[in-house]
Amino acid sequence: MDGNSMTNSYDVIAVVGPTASGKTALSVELAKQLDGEVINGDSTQVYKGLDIGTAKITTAEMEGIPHHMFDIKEPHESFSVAEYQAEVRKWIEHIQSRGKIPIIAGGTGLYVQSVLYDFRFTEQASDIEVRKRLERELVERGATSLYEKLVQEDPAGAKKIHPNNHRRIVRALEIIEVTGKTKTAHEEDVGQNALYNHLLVGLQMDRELLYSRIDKRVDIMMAQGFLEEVEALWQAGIRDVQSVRAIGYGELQQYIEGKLPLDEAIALIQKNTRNYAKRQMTYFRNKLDVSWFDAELGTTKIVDRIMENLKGLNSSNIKI
RNA sequence: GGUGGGGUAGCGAAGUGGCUAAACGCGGCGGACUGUAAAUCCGCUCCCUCAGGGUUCGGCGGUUCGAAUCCGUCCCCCACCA
Repeated sequence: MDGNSMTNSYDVIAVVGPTASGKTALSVELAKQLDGEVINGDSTQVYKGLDIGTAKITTAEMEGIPHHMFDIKEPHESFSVAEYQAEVRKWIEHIQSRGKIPIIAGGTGLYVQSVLYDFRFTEQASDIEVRKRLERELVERGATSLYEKLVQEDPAGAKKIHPNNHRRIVRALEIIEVTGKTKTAHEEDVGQNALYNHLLVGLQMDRELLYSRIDKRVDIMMAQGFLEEVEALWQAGIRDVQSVRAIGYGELQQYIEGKLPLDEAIALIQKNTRNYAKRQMTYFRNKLDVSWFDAELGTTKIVDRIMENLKGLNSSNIKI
């Protein structure tokens, strides 16, 4: 993992930030300046057919820069961090072998983190059938019973999971059942070390401004045909699956099913997106070592600053 | 002008003498997070704070040991009548 050129000393650059903060534009501009290629860092943009609602970059906006990890899944398929990590690591190698710099851009903190750090997922650590059975048990026997089982088998792990967090309980039990080891054991000694010499660029923005941008962007999505997009998926039978659990799709499906007036559905999408942006910020702030830049500066200025820093400094000392 | 209904924390809305700083919902804020992560979950939200303390329920004045809750008066809103 040595620095690969004299103009920069990073092997990988990542751009994170809450939705609607301008990651897409920045990543393209950075790619142009650094001779890079963009890798999607967003869990929902891997899906074909979910374009408007996920604010996916358009071909025109790519400006000829190669983009990877977009549209790699059908809307009915499931997807996971593990798969993401494995694919992206391959792309990073490819891109680097061509002498280019990989730029991961996206808002899914865990995904980006899992690539940049030594998160270890193993093939055998997941079994959909087992998970389904556990989920059934959860409904039949109640969460408390499953939680108690977890307390028995992995006390340390159980302590970190709230009894109300059913999804986590199920997953923890799934790991034990499938691998014979606890989640705690699996995570020992991994996750803290950076795998690449990377620069994590974060876009930051005044909360109120961010919220108003989110609200506006949802309106724009509607004008661009978001409803038609959701309708098409709904017609195709894409309901109640992972892809369509992205914000906006469920709300609009409810409208389509006559359960929610359109204006209320839109307001809900805006609110859910605002809440999501807040959760993203929490993750970036507390889980990732981000060099923050003021999004209000605009793409050009931010790129200039990053370039300056890349020329001047030789490692991760970038400050705002 | 008259009659009736109403004014409760950012909003909506309970509460109708002590157990009430005040249910609940929404909104907001903070946090957790290793194979569903745009998911899932937790906490806080009158003010100052560690314990604890200080001000509240349109305004003012009463009754009472004690009032958001009772009385008087004033202000504002809504409905209907004139």
